[in-house]
Amino acid sequence: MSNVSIKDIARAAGISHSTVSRALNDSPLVNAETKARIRRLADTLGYSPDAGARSLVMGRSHTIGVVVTTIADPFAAEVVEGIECTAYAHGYSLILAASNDNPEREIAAVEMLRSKRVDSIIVTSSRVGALHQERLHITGVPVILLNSHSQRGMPNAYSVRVDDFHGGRLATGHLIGLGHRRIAHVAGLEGHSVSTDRLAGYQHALATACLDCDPACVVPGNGQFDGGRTALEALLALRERPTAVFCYNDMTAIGLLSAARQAGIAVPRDLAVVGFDNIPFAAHVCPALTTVAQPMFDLGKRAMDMALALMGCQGNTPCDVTDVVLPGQLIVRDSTRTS
Amino acid sequence: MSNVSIKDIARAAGISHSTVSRALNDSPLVNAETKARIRRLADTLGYSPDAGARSLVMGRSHTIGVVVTTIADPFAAEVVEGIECTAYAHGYSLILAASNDNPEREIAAVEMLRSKRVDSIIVTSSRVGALHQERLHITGVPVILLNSHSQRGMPNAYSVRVDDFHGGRLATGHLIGLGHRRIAHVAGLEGHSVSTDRLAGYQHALATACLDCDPACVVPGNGQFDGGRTALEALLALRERPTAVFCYNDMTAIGLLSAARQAGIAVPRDLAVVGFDNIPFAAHVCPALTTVAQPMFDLGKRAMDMALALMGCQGNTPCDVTDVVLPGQLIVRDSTRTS
DNA sequence: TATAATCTTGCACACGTGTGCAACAGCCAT
DNA sequence: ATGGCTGTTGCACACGTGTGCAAGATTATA
Repeated sequence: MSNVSIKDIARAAGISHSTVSRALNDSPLVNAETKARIRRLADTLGYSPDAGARSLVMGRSHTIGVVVTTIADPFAAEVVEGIECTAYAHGYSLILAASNDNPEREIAAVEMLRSKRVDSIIVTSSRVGALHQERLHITGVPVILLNSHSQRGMPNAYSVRVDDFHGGRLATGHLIGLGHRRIAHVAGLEGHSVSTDRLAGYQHALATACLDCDPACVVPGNGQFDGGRTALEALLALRERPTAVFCYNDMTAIGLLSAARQAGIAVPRDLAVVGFDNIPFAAHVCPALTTVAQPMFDLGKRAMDMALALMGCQGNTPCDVTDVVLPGQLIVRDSTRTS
Repeated sequence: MSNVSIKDIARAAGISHSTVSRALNDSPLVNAETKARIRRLADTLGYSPDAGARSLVMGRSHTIGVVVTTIADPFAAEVVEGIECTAYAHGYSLILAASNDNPEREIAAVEMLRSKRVDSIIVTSSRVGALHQERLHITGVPVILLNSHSQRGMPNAYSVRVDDFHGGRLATGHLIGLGHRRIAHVAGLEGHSVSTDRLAGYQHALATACLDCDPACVVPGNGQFDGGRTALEALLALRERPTAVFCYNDMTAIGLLSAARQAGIAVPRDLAVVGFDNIPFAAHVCPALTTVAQPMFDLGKRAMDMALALMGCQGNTPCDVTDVVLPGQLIVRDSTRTS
């Protein structure tokens, strides 16, 4: 019924548990044949080492914590896959927590992860990132922010992100290059650096092209389908309609596309649409969505790589690279291409 | 730098660690004021209980393991969200592992979870489910299969799933009702009960309607976009073209839709298409996809509920319900609707 | 042969937490 | 004054694992 421990093995073999422990860890201190004998015994008894006990004495759990707003978001899912993949390759496992963009729950999640003694924490799209880093810095657990940079320059602030400002400029610049002069923006959730940076990139591109930034052209969104849907209504209600729109992300853009089709708005003829993320579905909606691609898998991989580096030299040299910024890439498809 | 333990608190308060332990667990055995004093002290010292140590002595980790083929699949993501949500509500956290549909990795993942002493394991879309249940049954860890039923009737076989056979009949029956007489099927990955059941439902529906099941009309797929894309090519190569196709899942169907658009095939006029799952994107492709909806979130929730029930009465009465089967629901959209 | 070097093993402790049992203080009733 | 009861605390152990140190066994060297 219960689990078999090294003491059980020791009893069965008539030796001390120390020797069993060393044998299973392939220590050179134990005789070759007894080592083989113990291993066979462990195998037949169905022994499984207790990771908790090991973590207790070794001080490392070989586990990292991942906090995500919701896993039911293709972007987050792809990022987590990148994390999981490289974590597995290095013998680490992954404990997942969702915050639902609720700061309170996010803090509870991080506290839970700390209690589980994870060796490192990766937080995606956080609104309270700086707070985590401040609180956890003392315990020695590295916290890596993914796609959210801490406002003030913290001492131990690690982050991996895409250059959202540049991405926003790319998307908007593309529309300007196509001749559009009245370009709208559907914003993301408030309070996230991702949202404000993309918005800033949008505004910067407009200003550079000597186009005025009509505040009415920036309508709120929530990063989901329905946000894009209601955003379209808001845009159609404007007395001077925009001819193009840059959406916070692909989900928003796809929701907006659906609404446009139902409203009889032709894309891209009546309205050109650009998204952000390049989630796998972006290429499969119609018209296929022009977007700024984020290297989602790579983002996760880089974050995990940084975690590994930080755990390797824990406390010693606090890693030479503390802030990885990857570029986004414009991918032009039919939602802006007048064939 | 390091973490503060109850012994540190005890030393600072000048009492024994036992009292601290009891105070923090709100035991009625300790004096009210000392309890308050200790709690304040723990708070200022930034105490965080060691979940591993607690798990060691208590025998429960308040953690459940989730094995998934890949998290970058909208279906799996939605299921995991359902699991996470109800797990969080009951104070459980969730450790995630991906198998990439590799049986070897899946077994390694389950072994890892066992080592982490999770209180229960949920495995989705497994090919080796029965094997897990056999191996883990002895250790007392309940293994719940999600969308894959064990072939032979195991004693402790727990599963939550959608009635795939019925779903396959629903989808195919819908097409038959529309007048189609030559209906193809794009299969899923081999070796999964999900795939074979949906195929069986398809065949049953054809047989019931006295239509012949031409084996050539069943083409292989992989549950991904590219599988649907290549499947369309295979269908177009048939000397007698089908007028409708039932796809293993929505991803396959969406890939097929994209390919059809590029090949100049009009859907649904030239080819009616039905998917399976009703992932959020199914409503946003064009034409909007007719599909058999799975209650993905609820599937995850039910599995977690079952896990909770099994852990509540561990070993005693092995839960009255061991196999939950939910119905799928046909959702008709434009990919089969000749407007 | 005596001594040193090497190989192998066990004892005892540590990690952080929970809990049965005993001990002690304070109080009340007899 | 004695006995019993209640409330509060500490001692000591347990959980499963790893490891420094010492001790024993074996072999090599002088």
